[in-house]
Amino acid sequence: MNLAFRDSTIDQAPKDYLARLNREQRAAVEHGGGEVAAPLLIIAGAGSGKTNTLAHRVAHLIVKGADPRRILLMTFSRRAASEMTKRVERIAAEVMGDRAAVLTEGLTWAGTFHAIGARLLRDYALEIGLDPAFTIHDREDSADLMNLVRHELGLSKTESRFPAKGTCLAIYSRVVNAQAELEPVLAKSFPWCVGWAIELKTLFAAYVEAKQAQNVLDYDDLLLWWAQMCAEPAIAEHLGARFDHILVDEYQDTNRLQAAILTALKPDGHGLTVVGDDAQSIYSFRAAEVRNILDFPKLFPRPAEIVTLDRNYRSTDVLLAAANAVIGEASERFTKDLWTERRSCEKPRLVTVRDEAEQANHVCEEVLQERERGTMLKHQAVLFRASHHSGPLEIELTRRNIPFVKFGGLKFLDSAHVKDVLAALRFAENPRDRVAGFRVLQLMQGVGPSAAGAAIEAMQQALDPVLGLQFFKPPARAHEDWPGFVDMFSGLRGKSAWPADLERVRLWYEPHLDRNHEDAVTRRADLLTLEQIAAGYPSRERFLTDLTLDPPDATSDEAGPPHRDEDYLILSTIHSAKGQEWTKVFLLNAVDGCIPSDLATGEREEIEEERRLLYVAMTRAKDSLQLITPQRFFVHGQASRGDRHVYAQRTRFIPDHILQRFERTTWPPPSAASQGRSPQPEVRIDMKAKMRGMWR
DNA sequence: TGCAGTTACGTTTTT
DNA sequence: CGTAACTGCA
Repeated sequence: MNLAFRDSTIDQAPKDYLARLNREQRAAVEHGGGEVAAPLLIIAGAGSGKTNTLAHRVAHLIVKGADPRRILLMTFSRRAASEMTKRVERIAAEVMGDRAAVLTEGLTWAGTFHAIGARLLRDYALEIGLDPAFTIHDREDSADLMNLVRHELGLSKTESRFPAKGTCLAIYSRVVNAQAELEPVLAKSFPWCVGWAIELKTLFAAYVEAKQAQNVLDYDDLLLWWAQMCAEPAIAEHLGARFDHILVDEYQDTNRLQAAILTALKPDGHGLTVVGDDAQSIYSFRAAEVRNILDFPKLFPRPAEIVTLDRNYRSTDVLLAAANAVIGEASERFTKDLWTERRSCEKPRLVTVRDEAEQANHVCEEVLQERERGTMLKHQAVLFRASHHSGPLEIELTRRNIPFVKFGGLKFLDSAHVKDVLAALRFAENPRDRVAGFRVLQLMQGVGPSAAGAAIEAMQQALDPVLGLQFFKPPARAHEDWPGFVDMFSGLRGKSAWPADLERVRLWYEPHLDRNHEDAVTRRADLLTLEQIAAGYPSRERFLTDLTLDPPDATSDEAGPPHRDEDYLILSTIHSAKGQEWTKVFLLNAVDGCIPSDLATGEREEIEEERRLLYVAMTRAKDSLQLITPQRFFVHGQASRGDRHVYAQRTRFIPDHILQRFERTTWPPPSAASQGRSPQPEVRIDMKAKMRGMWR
């Protein structure tokens, strides 16, 4: 929520919902006057009321008579989608009263590109030769299938080590999403794999065949099939005609496939609105294409209209000055500086601490102090470049009993026991899904890869998978567990009862859980949580699809999603912090080697993206910002050289000549630090080189 | 074949 | 440290 919104609602009559917008926001909202109009590009800087503007535009369209069922709203995450629809509902309700509720309920086509793609593909499955019962593989499932294929091709026993499954998948994914050739992708993004081009090609071909044989789609397929489906003019036309208005958020982070889909749906751009900010483009690693947004205006016969929102309602002027200075160092810039009317004299702080442990201590102290001053934990966030950077802090928070929720790390659904249960459901939904089958079958004692493979084979040969399973002769050691599984499976294949199916799986699974895991008790609790989540979905299919595409994206120190009324500190990767804001923000490890990540050193473009990442992090803060620079890092465990310390320097994105935008402090204050501790060594070591050296 | 224990080695960010 | 490949034993 921004200030313009709050300030002006006080005295305005509800009907004046446009009056609380500034001139540019209003122009964006009223573009086309509610009609299907020429394409519109909104360049919306950080904190410029982007979500609010987009929500107003959607509400405005509805108020002016657009059919909400014919509005397609694509956002970057599920969270963004539900936030958006909530706001649309509220705005429409202000204007139209009760009548609005009926209308906004029709706004069902709101979600991520991937989720919308999945729905449309099921709709058109028969036309494009796809079995509508397809299941969707998440990243890990995809990697597992890649691994299976990799073994079958004998690529696991090569003399020098073949790229790991995850790497193979990343390469494949990039080729698909960037719509590029393999060789240049390898050279540019995976230089250590260039020697494997031929093998990778055969691997990918086999991977695609395996997916088709098993009736599964991976994330990339949802876009790829959608785009391919649109290449057929008849379908593209039919599909495009389903929607009068298409609005896309975070357009700077879309890739070439997504752009191709949009132009196929709306070749002349009419009814199309895209919103984004090239200064916040941070997803090129997954083939996002800044050019999408830069080239958008001239994409259509009638060029898009451009509206720029550069007034920031979020941050104070001093914070913005620092952020502008950081992005001002960029070698290429397209957007103007942001401006604000919020005055403050609290500059962002650059805090030097001794090491990561002190960093964790410092953050805890500051967070608690801020809490005393009345800022809830929820309104404070700790951001970091890589998920593992928050490790020491998480330990310290736990030790001090400070509740927190982490975004962007390991997810609830990634835990083995949850995946086991989901695999059972998926296997029932789609018995051709080998990854799911492999996983479930091997949970039983005495069933390993070969028995699991044979069972799946038997199920496929039979007329009905259940029959195949019943007649399959399991290995002797599995005799005890087998009947229970057959029973459960055939139950699931019968008439699906939701969410009773999940309970059935859990009851079957619990003995295996107890046998395989020490901490079965806490894991059982997770499964009950899962059952509660499941109750919110209308069917097994929707549950599986939605959960795979929009997983609940937070983990906390306690199992399961936290209760809404609790107060907790936010921990988040910078990537996952996109679009969010907090009163006070801390950034961990503002040092070279972390930002920029020493892995992103090579290309200039990569460095530029890291700079934008710092910019995104800084512009999340409303009132107060601290960038923390530990001087010393503990590098553990590399067998070659053992544990040792490595010294770090302030991030290169804050060079000396913009230092005056920051206030520099050390913690603990020098007086306390000097008692009993030896003075800092004078040496300065190139941490980047050290980190690279770890791998040599 | 399945499983437990051992060794070698490794590229961040996510729909 | 975590994961993947490999060894030796039931």
